[in-house]
Amino acid sequence: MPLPDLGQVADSLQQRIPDLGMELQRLVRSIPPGRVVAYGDLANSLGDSVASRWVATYLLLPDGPVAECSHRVVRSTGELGLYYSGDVTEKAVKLTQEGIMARDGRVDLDQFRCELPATAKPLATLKAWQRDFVVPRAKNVELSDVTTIGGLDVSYHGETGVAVCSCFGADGQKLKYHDVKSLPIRFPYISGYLAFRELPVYLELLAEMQANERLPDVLLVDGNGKLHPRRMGIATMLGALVGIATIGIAKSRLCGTLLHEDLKVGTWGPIVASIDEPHEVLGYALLPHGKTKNPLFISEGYAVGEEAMRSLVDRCFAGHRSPEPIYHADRESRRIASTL
DNA sequence: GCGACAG
DNA sequence: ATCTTGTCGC
Repeated sequence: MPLPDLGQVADSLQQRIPDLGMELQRLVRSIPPGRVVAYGDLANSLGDSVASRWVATYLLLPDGPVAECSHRVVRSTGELGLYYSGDVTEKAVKLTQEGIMARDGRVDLDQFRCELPATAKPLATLKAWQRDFVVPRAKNVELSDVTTIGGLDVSYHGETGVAVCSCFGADGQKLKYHDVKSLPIRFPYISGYLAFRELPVYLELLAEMQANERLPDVLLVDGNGKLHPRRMGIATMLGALVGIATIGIAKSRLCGTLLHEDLKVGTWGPIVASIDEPHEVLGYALLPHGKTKNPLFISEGYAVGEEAMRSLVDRCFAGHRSPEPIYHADRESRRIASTL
């Protein structure tokens, strides 16, 4: 089946990615003097409490865009939390000037908490997109058809993301070529929403590769596939959008439980959604070598079967923790980003 | 206090 | 992911 025009795929995806920073600024500026909200209140207004960590770090930006009112955001316990100036007493003084006294380092949320204005709940919309995403029915890749294995990774320099696709031969050991694409990236990292941060650069990169007939037969993606709270990690979405087989390779655990704690080098240890349902395998933990105690977390992305996934990944190791295509893409993207 | 979440 | 000094090991 022919691939879609990836330039168009990239454009239509970019169209659906909200500007969370602008929305958060609007919310924070709506808090009247003399009132407060919790970090989690803001995250919930954006559509997912998991974003509360990003909310906190955003408000901590030195001389950030909401410096004049970020003192009105405190912890859900009433504790003041941190302040962008680095001096929490400054936060306390500003609140006092507005009539909010902190007792034992806490403000009374029952008394001073205010309602936030309605929003479009952008994160709830993205979550629903993941939940309802229809993965096209496709035939799994045949190992005999695999000539090129690509590895994808992104590095950052400020707001610029540098994506690299490193293409190796079917042996998974010999580099054939690599391609690079840089793009400004505004969507933040929020656990579970990585795809909306990194898909745009990947799609632009793959669009160029498509134009030059340099697309690989399968992609190892730095991140998860099925091993995701909504079974829709970046590897799965990317594969479904471009029509290329993908495998998710993460360096730390996003969700799930290792079925058997004892993990031996080179063996694939099943990861299940919950220990109560040991048959719903979301992915695998794999110790690539004895030098590390941290396994990789590998899961099906798109159009790849269990057997092919194991074969393709296993053949790509060469002494590094990551499979060579990803290791090379990581190293190269980081090198380029550091020169910007 | 516990739990703890890709990049 | 990035910020960062020294340190352990092949």
